[in-house]
Amino acid sequence: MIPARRRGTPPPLRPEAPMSILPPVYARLTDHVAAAVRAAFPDLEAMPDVQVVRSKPDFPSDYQTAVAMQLAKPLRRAPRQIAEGIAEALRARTADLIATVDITGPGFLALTLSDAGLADVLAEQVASPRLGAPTLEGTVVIDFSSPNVAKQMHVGHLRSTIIGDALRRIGTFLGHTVVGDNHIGDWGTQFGQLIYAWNHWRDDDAYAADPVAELERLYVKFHQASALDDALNDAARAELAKLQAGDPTNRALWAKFRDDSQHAFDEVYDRLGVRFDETLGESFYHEMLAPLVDDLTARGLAERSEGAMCVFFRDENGEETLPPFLVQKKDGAFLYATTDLATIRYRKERWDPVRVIYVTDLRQRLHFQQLFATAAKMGIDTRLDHVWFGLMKLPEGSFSTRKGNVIALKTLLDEGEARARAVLEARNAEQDDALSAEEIDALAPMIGLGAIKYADLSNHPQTDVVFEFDKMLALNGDTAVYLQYTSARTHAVQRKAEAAGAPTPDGHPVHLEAPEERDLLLHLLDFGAAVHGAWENGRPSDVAHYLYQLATRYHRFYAKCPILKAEGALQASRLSLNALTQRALTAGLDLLGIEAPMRM
RNA sequence: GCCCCCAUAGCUCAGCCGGAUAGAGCACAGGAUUCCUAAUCCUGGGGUCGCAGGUUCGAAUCCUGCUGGGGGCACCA
Repeated sequence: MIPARRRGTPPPLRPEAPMSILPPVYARLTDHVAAAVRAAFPDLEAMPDVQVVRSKPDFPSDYQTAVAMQLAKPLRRAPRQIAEGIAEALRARTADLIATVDITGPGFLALTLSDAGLADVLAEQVASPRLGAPTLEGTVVIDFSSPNVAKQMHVGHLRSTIIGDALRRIGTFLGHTVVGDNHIGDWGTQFGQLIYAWNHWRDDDAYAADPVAELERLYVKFHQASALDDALNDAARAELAKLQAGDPTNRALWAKFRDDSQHAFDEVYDRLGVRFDETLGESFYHEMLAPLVDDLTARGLAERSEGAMCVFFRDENGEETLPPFLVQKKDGAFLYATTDLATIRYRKERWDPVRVIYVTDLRQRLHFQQLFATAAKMGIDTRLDHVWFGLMKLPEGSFSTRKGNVIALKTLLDEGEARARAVLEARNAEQDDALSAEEIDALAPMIGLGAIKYADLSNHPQTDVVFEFDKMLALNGDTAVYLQYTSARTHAVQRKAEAAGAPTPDGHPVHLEAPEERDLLLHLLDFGAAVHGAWENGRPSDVAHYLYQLATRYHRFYAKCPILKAEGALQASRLSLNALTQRALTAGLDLLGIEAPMRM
């Protein structure tokens, strides 16, 4: 039985996470609380959804749960009285992990970990290769970036590329086999136009100098010319038909345009550190389209309407739940929808993925609702998620080729690096322990690209972004540089500690004196939850926020707690915190595709 | 016309499958370095969480309506 869903509501992106993949501390605490609830109220019919969360900074406890309030109604008793019962049972069975259980406010159970318990969970964290994140299995396909052949990559491509790459890294980190697939636009109408334009107006020298720029010029020129003379459109269609029929000349041109464009894409990807496992463009699927439509028709999933082949979505009353999805035009040509359906089917057959994630802008939301609904009709039960993000705009309005205000991705990256270099050089001039020229060469792209990526990734993806160089490349505040600086600090501490002969920290013992230390440690334990949440929600910004919080806590700890001047157990404990912070920062930044320098 | 998304501090945003006193950054005002990198830290002012109802022990968070902004809706991708 499929649960009723409101008209037009997309499928939920966050299914319930099974208990078993909670990070260690939370798994233990929830287990304890649940067991205490059972012990205190054996007659309880239904177990409530027990959630243990970190207490807010100003509250004295480490963790808290509102379970007593949730039980007030079924038990028909006062929350505080229920909390008493649970607290009693908790105290009786968890002295090793929980030091104190208090009842606060309307009936919250406030839990504070014992020193032994903290030492225990810390040791687990240190021993965990994934820093407490769960292990996930199966193959996941991520479809991202997807630029069009013959067009320059501009800042509008940045978000899909950066978010998709971060998701690819996060999924891989969590244990999935991830297939990053660049579904480039290398087929369709524009090729007939390009071939026509190439044959009539090409400038061979310009092409030799910058193929993509020349193709873009031809593309624009064709559109200007065809607006005045409709015969050009027929001519372009004829070239397209020849191409699709396998005409060797047009086929060779098409391959040339595609390959030369790919080189330009690769330059940008290399600079960004973005990798794909596959680049199966639309052309790869074109021979699968006719059989697909035949199949849809044969199975009664598609029907002819106003000359076109459509998939309709109707509920049991015959009401349309979504607008129709066109899979074939009346002239017989196939559409974006057709290719995407063929792609889903191909991916299912080749990889049998547990999940497929599409990263595109919000304008495609309806398309993906229709696509996923059709896939379901076809019997494809893979989890399909559309991770969508807001549009990139200029303060004065949207980007547009016609307005000539499109900013090439390359230009943005150059600008980022140049600004980072300028800051580095200015700082270096007034620093005692100066960086070498080689170090600056290495740091400028790390910092410049980090700033650009972080500006994008730290925003909730589903909001529009107003593109401003100054904001995007700001080098203070909640930015990548702040995180990178934190990383450099942990390395500096480590270097000096090693030079002074301090033993390598192993998370043993834990010796917490200042509240800043406890706060940092508890936050470190949340790494796995943050990464897993980011993955489930399709939202790398969760990792970015976690890291920012981590860096802030580390700096407070650093300002308050001397490390190298501390002695014995206290120093060992602080060095462990330092080391674990470094691991979490390095791993977390890597998940965002940002490098963590050892010195800056 | 129908559908979807958004509205939180002067600005940019976080928090949103309900949980205590709504948090950051920027900007503004002030302070901290005999001590591990001051790209840091601390303090301060700043809020009818768009408006009005509703559900609930509890609403920025869920529901309904309204206002304003953005996006989409048959042969583009």
